[in-house]
Amino acid sequence: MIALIDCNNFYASCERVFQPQLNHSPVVVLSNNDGCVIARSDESKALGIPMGAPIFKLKELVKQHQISCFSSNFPLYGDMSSRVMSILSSFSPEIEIYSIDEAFLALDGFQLDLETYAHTIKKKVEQCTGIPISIGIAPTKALAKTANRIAKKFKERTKGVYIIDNEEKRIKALKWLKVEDIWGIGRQLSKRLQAQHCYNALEFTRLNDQWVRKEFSVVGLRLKKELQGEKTLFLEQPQNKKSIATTRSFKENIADLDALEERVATFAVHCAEKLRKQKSSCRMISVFLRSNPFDKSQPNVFRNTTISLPYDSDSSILIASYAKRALRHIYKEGIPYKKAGVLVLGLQPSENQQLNLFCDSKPKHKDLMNVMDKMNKRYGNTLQLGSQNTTKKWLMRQENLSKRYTTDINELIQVS
DNA sequence: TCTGGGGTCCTAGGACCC
DNA sequence: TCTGGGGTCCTAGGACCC
Repeated sequence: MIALIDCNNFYASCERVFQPQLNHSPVVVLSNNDGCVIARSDESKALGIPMGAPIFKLKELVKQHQISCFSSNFPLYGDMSSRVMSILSSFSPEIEIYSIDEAFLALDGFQLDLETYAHTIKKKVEQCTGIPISIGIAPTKALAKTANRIAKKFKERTKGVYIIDNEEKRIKALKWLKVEDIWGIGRQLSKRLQAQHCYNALEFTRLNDQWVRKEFSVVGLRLKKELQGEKTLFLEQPQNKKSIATTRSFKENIADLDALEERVATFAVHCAEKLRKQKSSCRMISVFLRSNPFDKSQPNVFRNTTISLPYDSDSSILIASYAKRALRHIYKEGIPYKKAGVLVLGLQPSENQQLNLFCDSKPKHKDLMNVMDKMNKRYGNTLQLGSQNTTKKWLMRQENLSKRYTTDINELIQVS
Protein backbone atom coordinates (compact mmCIF):
# COMPACT_ATOMS: atom_id res chain seq x y z
CA MET A 1 0.00 0.00 0.00
CA ILE A 2 0.98 3.61 -0.63
CA ALA A 3 0.06 6.64 1.45
CA LEU A 4 -0.27 10.14 0.07
CA ILE A 5 0.17 12.78 2.74
CA ASP A 6 -0.89 16.29 1.84
CA CYS A 7 -0.70 19.40 4.01
CA ASN A 8 -4.03 21.18 4.19
CA ASN A 9 -3.99 24.67 2.64
CA PHE A 10 -0.25 24.58 3.19
CA TYR A 11 0.91 28.19 2.83
CA ALA A 12 -2.14 29.49 4.68
CA SER A 13 -1.53 26.93 7.43
CA CYS A 14 2.13 28.02 7.73
CA GLU A 15 1.05 31.60 8.32
CA ARG A 16 -1.47 30.50 10.92
CA VAL A 17 1.11 28.61 12.93
CA PHE A 18 2.59 31.99 13.84
CA GLN A 19 -0.72 33.84 13.99
CA PRO A 20 -2.95 31.35 15.81
CA GLN A 21 -5.57 34.01 16.43
CA LEU A 22 -6.43 33.58 12.73
CA ASN A 23 -7.24 29.90 13.13
CA HIS A 24 -10.92 30.23 12.38
CA SER A 25 -10.97 33.27 10.13
CA PRO A 26 -10.42 33.51 6.37
CA VAL A 27 -6.77 33.67 5.26
CA VAL A 28 -5.25 33.87 1.78
CA VAL A 29 -1.65 33.88 0.60
CA LEU A 30 -0.73 35.87 -2.51
CA SER A 31 1.72 35.22 -5.33
CA ASN A 32 4.76 37.40 -5.97
CA ASN A 33 3.99 41.11 -6.28
CA ASP A 34 0.85 40.37 -4.26
CA GLY A 35 -0.88 39.42 -7.50
CA CYS A 36 -2.99 36.26 -7.31
CA VAL A 37 -4.40 34.06 -4.58
CA ILE A 38 -2.23 30.94 -4.34
CA ALA A 39 -3.46 29.48 -1.06
CA ARG A 40 -6.75 29.70 0.83
CA SER A 41 -7.90 28.59 4.25
CA ASP A 42 -11.18 26.64 4.37
CA GLU A 43 -13.01 29.82 5.37
CA SER A 44 -11.71 31.60 2.27
CA LYS A 45 -12.71 28.68 0.07
CA ALA A 46 -16.19 28.82 1.61
CA LEU A 47 -16.42 32.47 0.57
CA GLY A 48 -16.04 31.30 -3.03
CA ILE A 49 -12.53 32.64 -3.63
CA PRO A 50 -11.11 30.65 -6.54
CA MET A 51 -7.49 29.53 -6.79
CA GLY A 52 -5.45 32.00 -8.86
CA ALA A 53 -7.91 34.87 -8.53
CA PRO A 54 -6.28 38.31 -8.86
CA ILE A 55 -6.62 39.91 -5.46
CA PHE A 56 -7.51 43.38 -6.76
CA LYS A 57 -10.78 41.96 -8.03
CA LEU A 58 -11.63 40.74 -4.54
CA LYS A 59 -11.11 44.02 -2.72
CA GLU A 60 -14.71 44.31 -1.59
CA LEU A 61 -14.86 40.72 -0.36
CA VAL A 62 -11.59 41.12 1.54
CA LYS A 63 -12.92 44.17 3.32
CA GLN A 64 -16.35 42.75 3.97
CA HIS A 65 -15.10 39.51 5.55
CA GLN A 66 -11.84 40.86 6.94
CA ILE A 67 -9.82 38.31 5.04
CA SER A 68 -6.18 38.25 6.12
CA CYS A 69 -3.96 38.53 3.05
CA PHE A 70 -0.32 37.46 3.27
CA SER A 71 2.47 38.10 0.77
CA SER A 72 4.19 34.83 -0.05
CA ASN A 73 7.07 33.96 2.26
CA PHE A 74 8.82 31.04 0.59
CA PRO A 75 11.75 30.77 3.02
CA LEU A 76 9.19 30.15 5.77
CA TYR A 77 7.17 27.62 3.76
CA GLY A 78 10.29 25.79 2.60
CA ASP A 79 11.53 25.42 6.14
CA MET A 80 8.13 24.30 7.48
CA SER A 81 8.00 21.80 4.63
CA SER A 82 11.32 20.21 5.53
CA ARG A 83 10.17 19.86 9.13
CA VAL A 84 7.01 18.07 8.01
CA MET A 85 8.97 15.84 5.60
CA SER A 86 11.54 14.91 8.20
CA ILE A 87 8.79 13.73 10.56
CA LEU A 88 7.10 11.77 7.76
CA SER A 89 10.41 10.06 6.93
CA SER A 90 10.46 8.52 10.37
CA PHE A 91 7.28 6.56 9.58
CA SER A 92 8.52 4.60 6.56
CA PRO A 93 11.86 3.53 5.09
CA GLU A 94 10.74 4.81 1.70
CA ILE A 95 9.41 8.29 1.02
CA GLU A 96 8.99 10.35 -2.12
CA ILE A 97 8.73 14.07 -1.53
CA TYR A 98 6.36 14.92 -4.33
CA SER A 99 6.03 18.67 -3.81
CA ILE A 100 6.50 21.28 -1.11
CA ASP A 101 3.39 20.02 0.68
CA GLU A 102 2.95 16.40 -0.44
CA ALA A 103 4.73 13.11 0.04
CA PHE A 104 4.14 9.47 -0.82
CA LEU A 105 5.07 6.87 1.80
CA ALA A 106 5.57 3.19 0.99
CA LEU A 107 3.70 1.02 3.48
CA ASP A 108 4.46 -2.36 1.91
CA GLY A 109 4.57 -5.22 4.34
CA PHE A 110 3.44 -3.18 7.33
CA GLN A 111 1.80 -5.70 9.64
CA LEU A 112 -0.39 -3.27 11.50
CA ASP A 113 -3.67 -1.46 11.25
CA LEU A 114 -3.02 1.20 8.63
CA GLU A 115 -5.84 3.42 9.76
CA THR A 116 -4.45 3.62 13.31
CA TYR A 117 -0.98 4.17 11.89
CA ALA A 118 -2.21 7.02 9.69
CA HIS A 119 -3.84 8.71 12.66
CA THR A 120 -0.57 8.40 14.57
CA ILE A 121 1.30 10.07 11.69
CA LYS A 122 -1.27 12.81 11.47
CA LYS A 123 -1.19 13.52 15.18
CA LYS A 124 2.60 13.58 15.27
CA VAL A 125 2.94 16.03 12.37
CA GLU A 126 0.28 18.32 13.78
CA GLN A 127 1.81 18.23 17.24
CA CYS A 128 5.35 18.93 16.08
CA THR A 129 4.71 21.50 13.36
CA GLY A 130 1.17 22.82 13.79
CA ILE A 131 0.42 21.94 10.16
CA PRO A 132 -2.82 19.97 9.59
CA ILE A 133 -2.54 17.12 7.10
CA SER A 134 -4.75 14.63 5.26
CA ILE A 135 -3.80 11.06 4.45
CA GLY A 136 -5.04 8.80 1.66
CA ILE A 137 -3.96 5.17 1.48
CA ALA A 138 -4.46 2.77 -1.44
CA PRO A 139 -2.64 0.17 -3.56
CA THR A 140 -1.47 2.67 -6.21
CA LYS A 141 -0.39 6.30 -6.36
CA ALA A 142 -3.41 7.45 -8.36
CA LEU A 143 -5.79 5.71 -5.96
CA ALA A 144 -3.90 7.13 -2.95
CA LYS A 145 -4.42 10.56 -4.49
CA THR A 146 -8.11 9.77 -4.79
CA ALA A 147 -8.31 8.52 -1.21
CA ASN A 148 -6.58 11.68 -0.04
CA ARG A 149 -9.18 13.75 -1.83
CA ILE A 150 -11.94 11.88 -0.05
CA ALA A 151 -10.19 12.31 3.32
CA LYS A 152 -10.10 16.06 2.73
CA LYS A 153 -13.55 16.44 1.27
CA PHE A 154 -15.30 14.53 4.06
CA LYS A 155 -13.14 15.74 6.92
CA GLU A 156 -15.73 15.20 9.64
CA ARG A 157 -16.56 11.67 8.68
CA THR A 158 -13.02 10.54 7.81
CA LYS A 159 -11.10 12.54 10.43
CA GLY A 160 -8.63 13.28 7.65
CA VAL A 161 -7.73 9.68 6.85
CA TYR A 162 -9.21 7.46 4.13
CA ILE A 163 -8.16 4.05 2.92
CA ILE A 164 -9.17 2.30 -0.29
CA ASP A 165 -8.45 -1.33 0.47
CA ASN A 166 -11.19 -3.27 -1.26
CA GLU A 167 -13.03 -3.40 -4.56
CA GLU A 168 -16.22 -1.94 -3.20
CA LYS A 169 -14.46 1.16 -1.87
CA ARG A 170 -12.50 1.54 -5.09
CA ILE A 171 -15.64 1.50 -7.24
CA LYS A 172 -17.44 3.88 -4.92
CA ALA A 173 -14.50 6.30 -4.89
CA LEU A 174 -14.08 6.27 -8.67
CA LYS A 175 -17.78 6.80 -9.23
CA TRP A 176 -17.57 9.83 -6.96
CA LEU A 177 -14.41 11.29 -8.55
CA LYS A 178 -15.19 13.66 -11.41
CA VAL A 179 -13.09 13.17 -14.50
CA GLU A 180 -11.61 16.67 -14.22
CA ASP A 181 -10.45 15.90 -10.68
CA ILE A 182 -8.42 12.85 -11.66
CA TRP A 183 -4.71 13.33 -10.97
CA GLY A 184 -3.12 13.75 -14.41
CA ILE A 185 -6.29 14.80 -16.22
CA GLY A 186 -6.28 18.54 -16.73
CA ARG A 187 -8.60 20.96 -18.45
CA GLN A 188 -7.93 19.91 -22.03
CA LEU A 189 -8.17 16.19 -21.49
CA SER A 190 -11.30 16.38 -19.33
CA LYS A 191 -13.00 18.40 -22.05
CA ARG A 192 -12.21 15.68 -24.55
CA LEU A 193 -13.38 12.96 -22.17
CA GLN A 194 -16.64 14.75 -21.44
CA ALA A 195 -17.21 15.00 -25.18
CA GLN A 196 -17.16 11.17 -25.14
CA HIS A 197 -19.76 11.22 -22.33
CA CYS A 198 -17.15 10.16 -19.82
CA TYR A 199 -17.84 12.11 -16.64
CA ASN A 200 -16.32 10.20 -13.73
CA ALA A 201 -13.22 8.15 -13.01
CA LEU A 202 -15.11 4.87 -13.10
CA GLU A 203 -16.29 5.58 -16.63
CA PHE A 204 -12.72 6.52 -17.52
CA THR A 205 -11.45 3.12 -16.37
CA ARG A 206 -14.03 1.42 -18.57
CA LEU A 207 -12.86 3.02 -21.78
CA ASN A 208 -11.12 0.92 -24.38
CA ASP A 209 -7.34 0.54 -23.82
CA GLN A 210 -6.39 1.20 -27.44
CA TRP A 211 -8.55 4.29 -27.59
CA VAL A 212 -7.04 5.69 -24.40
CA ARG A 213 -3.53 4.92 -25.69
CA LYS A 214 -4.22 6.68 -28.97
CA GLU A 215 -5.96 9.71 -27.53
CA PHE A 216 -4.01 10.24 -24.31
CA SER A 217 -0.72 8.46 -24.98
CA VAL A 218 0.98 6.05 -22.59
CA VAL A 219 0.50 8.59 -19.82
CA GLY A 220 -3.27 8.21 -20.02
CA LEU A 221 -3.07 4.45 -20.24
CA ARG A 222 -0.82 4.21 -17.18
CA LEU A 223 -3.27 6.36 -15.28
CA LYS A 224 -6.17 4.14 -16.27
CA LYS A 225 -4.34 1.08 -14.97
CA GLU A 226 -3.42 2.85 -11.74
CA LEU A 227 -7.07 3.65 -11.12
CA GLN A 228 -7.92 0.01 -11.79
CA GLY A 229 -5.50 -0.94 -9.02
CA GLU A 230 -2.51 -1.96 -11.13
CA LYS A 231 0.76 -0.22 -10.19
CA THR A 232 2.35 1.60 -13.13
CA LEU A 233 3.84 4.53 -11.19
CA PHE A 234 6.46 3.96 -8.52
CA LEU A 235 8.05 5.96 -5.74
CA GLU A 236 10.89 8.04 -7.10
CA GLN A 237 14.11 9.23 -5.52
CA PRO A 238 15.11 12.87 -5.83
CA GLN A 239 17.07 13.66 -8.95
CA ASN A 240 18.96 16.64 -10.19
CA LYS A 241 16.88 19.11 -12.11
CA LYS A 242 16.98 18.85 -15.89
CA SER A 243 16.27 22.53 -16.33
CA ILE A 244 16.37 25.52 -14.01
CA ALA A 245 14.52 28.79 -14.41
CA THR A 246 14.35 32.21 -12.80
CA THR A 247 11.51 34.33 -14.10
CA ARG A 248 9.73 37.35 -12.65
CA SER A 249 6.92 39.72 -13.42
CA PHE A 250 7.86 43.35 -12.87
CA LYS A 251 6.03 45.72 -10.59
CA GLU A 252 5.95 48.18 -13.47
CA ASN A 253 6.58 47.69 -17.18
CA ILE A 254 10.17 48.04 -18.37
CA ALA A 255 10.99 49.18 -21.89
CA ASP A 256 14.58 50.31 -21.37
CA LEU A 257 17.35 47.95 -22.52
CA ASP A 258 19.79 48.84 -19.74
CA ALA A 259 17.18 48.14 -17.11
CA LEU A 260 16.26 44.83 -18.74
CA GLU A 261 19.93 43.87 -18.93
CA GLU A 262 20.24 44.37 -15.21
CA ARG A 263 17.18 42.19 -14.53
CA VAL A 264 18.33 39.45 -16.90
CA ALA A 265 21.84 39.46 -15.41
CA THR A 266 20.35 39.05 -11.95
CA PHE A 267 18.09 36.19 -13.08
CA ALA A 268 21.07 34.54 -14.77
CA VAL A 269 23.10 34.78 -11.57
CA HIS A 270 20.26 33.11 -9.65
CA CYS A 271 20.17 30.30 -12.20
CA ALA A 272 23.94 29.86 -11.91
CA GLU A 273 23.69 29.70 -8.13
CA LYS A 274 21.03 27.00 -8.36
CA LEU A 275 23.21 25.15 -10.88
CA ARG A 276 26.21 25.14 -8.54
CA LYS A 277 24.02 24.01 -5.68
CA GLN A 278 23.21 20.77 -7.50
CA LYS A 279 26.75 20.58 -8.98
CA SER A 280 25.58 20.92 -12.57
CA SER A 281 26.72 22.99 -15.51
CA CYS A 282 24.53 24.13 -18.36
CA ARG A 283 25.00 23.81 -22.09
CA MET A 284 22.31 26.26 -23.21
CA ILE A 285 20.64 29.44 -22.03
CA SER A 286 17.16 30.60 -22.93
CA VAL A 287 15.93 34.15 -22.36
CA PHE A 288 12.42 35.50 -22.85
CA LEU A 289 10.60 38.82 -22.68
CA ARG A 290 6.86 39.19 -22.40
CA SER A 291 4.46 42.12 -22.50
CA ASN A 292 1.43 42.27 -20.24
CA PRO A 293 -1.12 39.87 -21.78
CA PHE A 294 -3.94 41.51 -19.82
CA ASP A 295 -3.27 44.95 -21.25
CA LYS A 296 -5.50 45.07 -24.30
CA SER A 297 -4.21 48.47 -25.37
CA GLN A 298 -0.81 46.97 -26.24
CA PRO A 299 -0.02 44.21 -28.71
CA ASN A 300 0.71 40.91 -27.03
CA VAL A 301 4.45 40.24 -27.33
CA PHE A 302 6.37 37.13 -26.40
CA ARG A 303 9.93 36.86 -27.61
CA ASN A 304 12.47 34.25 -26.69
CA THR A 305 15.70 32.73 -27.87
CA THR A 306 17.98 29.90 -26.87
CA ILE A 307 21.75 30.03 -27.32
CA SER A 308 24.41 27.38 -26.84
CA LEU A 309 27.50 28.04 -24.78
CA PRO A 310 30.87 27.14 -26.31
CA TYR A 311 31.29 24.74 -23.39
CA ASP A 312 29.36 23.75 -20.25
CA SER A 313 29.52 26.28 -17.47
CA ASP A 314 28.21 27.10 -14.01
CA SER A 315 29.90 30.49 -13.79
CA SER A 316 27.63 33.42 -12.91
CA ILE A 317 29.88 35.70 -14.93
CA LEU A 318 29.75 33.65 -18.09
CA ILE A 319 26.08 32.78 -17.86
CA ALA A 320 25.09 36.39 -17.16
CA SER A 321 27.14 37.61 -20.09
CA TYR A 322 25.59 35.12 -22.53
CA ALA A 323 22.13 35.81 -21.14
CA LYS A 324 22.60 39.50 -21.87
CA ARG A 325 23.76 38.63 -25.37
CA ALA A 326 20.59 36.59 -25.86
CA LEU A 327 18.51 39.44 -24.50
CA ARG A 328 19.96 41.93 -27.00
CA HIS A 329 19.02 39.44 -29.68
CA ILE A 330 15.31 39.54 -28.87
CA TYR A 331 14.99 43.07 -27.52
CA LYS A 332 12.92 45.54 -29.48
CA GLU A 333 12.62 49.19 -28.59
CA GLY A 334 9.40 50.80 -27.52
CA ILE A 335 7.66 47.77 -26.08
CA PRO A 336 6.65 47.83 -22.43
CA TYR A 337 7.72 44.45 -21.02
CA LYS A 338 5.99 43.05 -17.97
CA LYS A 339 7.97 39.90 -17.42
CA ALA A 340 11.32 38.36 -18.26
CA GLY A 341 13.08 35.12 -17.49
CA VAL A 342 16.25 33.11 -17.85
CA LEU A 343 16.31 29.32 -18.21
CA VAL A 344 19.40 27.13 -18.17
CA LEU A 345 19.10 23.89 -20.14
CA GLY A 346 21.15 20.88 -21.16
CA LEU A 347 22.36 20.36 -17.61
CA GLN A 348 25.34 18.07 -17.06
CA PRO A 349 27.22 17.02 -13.94
CA SER A 350 29.99 19.58 -13.42
CA GLU A 351 32.65 17.00 -12.63
CA ASN A 352 32.66 15.31 -16.02
CA GLN A 353 32.56 18.44 -18.08
CA GLN A 354 32.91 18.24 -21.84
CA LEU A 355 35.65 20.63 -22.96
CA ASN A 356 35.94 22.30 -26.35
CA LEU A 357 38.92 21.39 -28.52
CA PHE A 358 38.85 24.69 -30.39
CA CYS A 359 38.88 27.18 -27.57
CA ASP A 360 40.17 27.59 -24.07
CA SER A 361 37.38 25.87 -22.19
CA LYS A 362 38.95 25.18 -18.85
CA PRO A 363 36.23 25.63 -16.22
CA LYS A 364 36.28 29.31 -15.42
CA HIS A 365 35.87 31.26 -12.21
CA LYS A 366 35.73 28.14 -10.08
CA ASP A 367 37.50 29.57 -7.06
CA LEU A 368 35.77 32.90 -7.44
CA MET A 369 32.30 31.32 -7.53
CA ASN A 370 33.23 29.24 -4.53
CA VAL A 371 34.12 32.32 -2.54
CA MET A 372 31.02 34.19 -3.72
CA ASP A 373 28.72 31.34 -2.72
CA LYS A 374 30.33 30.98 0.67
CA MET A 375 30.25 34.67 1.45
CA ASN A 376 26.71 35.13 0.22
CA LYS A 377 25.60 32.22 2.34
CA ARG A 378 27.36 33.44 5.42
CA TYR A 379 26.73 37.19 5.23
CA GLY A 380 23.61 37.42 3.08
CA ASN A 381 23.79 38.73 -0.47
CA THR A 382 27.04 40.64 -0.18
CA LEU A 383 28.85 39.85 -3.42
CA GLN A 384 27.21 40.59 -6.77
CA LEU A 385 28.26 41.21 -10.31
CA GLY A 386 28.76 44.78 -11.47
CA SER A 387 25.92 44.30 -13.94
CA GLN A 388 23.47 43.66 -11.13
CA ASN A 389 21.72 46.46 -9.35
CA THR A 390 22.71 46.97 -5.75
CA THR A 391 19.92 49.36 -4.85
CA LYS A 392 16.54 48.02 -3.83
CA LYS A 393 14.66 49.53 -6.70
CA TRP A 394 13.36 46.22 -8.03
CA LEU A 395 11.91 44.95 -4.80
CA MET A 396 8.65 43.13 -5.28
CA ARG A 397 5.45 44.46 -3.94
CA GLN A 398 5.04 42.57 -0.66
CA GLU A 399 2.75 44.60 1.48
CA ASN A 400 1.93 41.98 4.05
CA LEU A 401 5.00 39.82 4.40
CA SER A 402 5.27 37.71 7.54
CA LYS A 403 8.59 37.24 9.31
CA ARG A 404 11.04 34.45 8.63
CA TYR A 405 10.17 32.98 12.01
CA THR A 406 12.09 29.75 11.60
CA THR A 407 15.10 30.74 9.48
CA ASP A 408 16.03 34.32 10.41
CA ILE A 409 18.53 34.38 13.25
CA ASN A 410 17.10 37.57 14.78
CA GLU A 411 13.61 36.12 14.79
CA LEU A 412 14.88 32.94 16.40
CA ILE A 413 16.57 34.90 19.17
CA GLN A 414 13.37 36.83 19.82
CA VAL A 415 11.23 33.72 19.92
CA SER A 416 13.57 31.90 22.27
C1' DT B 1 -3.53 50.88 -10.59
C1' DC B 2 -3.26 45.86 -9.61
C1' DT B 3 -3.39 39.17 -13.02
C1' DG B 4 2.88 33.95 -10.15
C1' DG B 5 6.71 30.79 -10.57
C1' DG B 6 8.98 26.47 -11.49
C1' DG B 7 9.02 22.11 -13.07
C1' DT B 8 8.04 17.23 -15.80
C1' DC B 9 6.86 14.01 -19.57
C1' DC B 10 5.40 12.63 -24.29
C1' DT B 11 4.92 12.98 -29.32
C1' DA B 12 5.72 14.26 -34.00
C1' DG B 13 8.69 15.73 -37.28
C1' DG B 14 13.11 16.95 -39.16
C1' DA B 15 17.96 16.12 -39.71
C1' DC B 16 21.22 13.04 -39.66
C1' DC B 17 23.75 8.28 -39.68
C1' DC B 18 24.94 3.63 -42.04
C1' DT C 1 9.17 5.02 -65.43
C1' DC C 2 11.45 3.34 -61.50
C1' DT C 3 14.28 5.33 -55.73
C1' DG C 4 15.07 0.94 -48.90
C1' DG C 5 15.29 -0.04 -44.28
C1' DG C 6 16.49 0.83 -39.77
C1' DG C 7 18.10 3.64 -36.55
C1' DT C 8 19.41 8.05 -33.23
C1' DC C 9 19.22 12.70 -31.64
C1' DC C 10 17.20 17.12 -31.18
C1' DT C 11 13.48 20.48 -30.94
C1' DA C 12 8.97 22.56 -30.56
C1' DG C 13 4.66 22.19 -28.91
C1' DG C 14 1.26 20.52 -25.92
C1' DA C 15 -0.26 18.49 -22.01
C1' DC C 16 0.16 17.97 -17.06
C1' DC C 17 1.65 18.86 -11.90
C1' DC C 18 2.25 21.76 -7.47
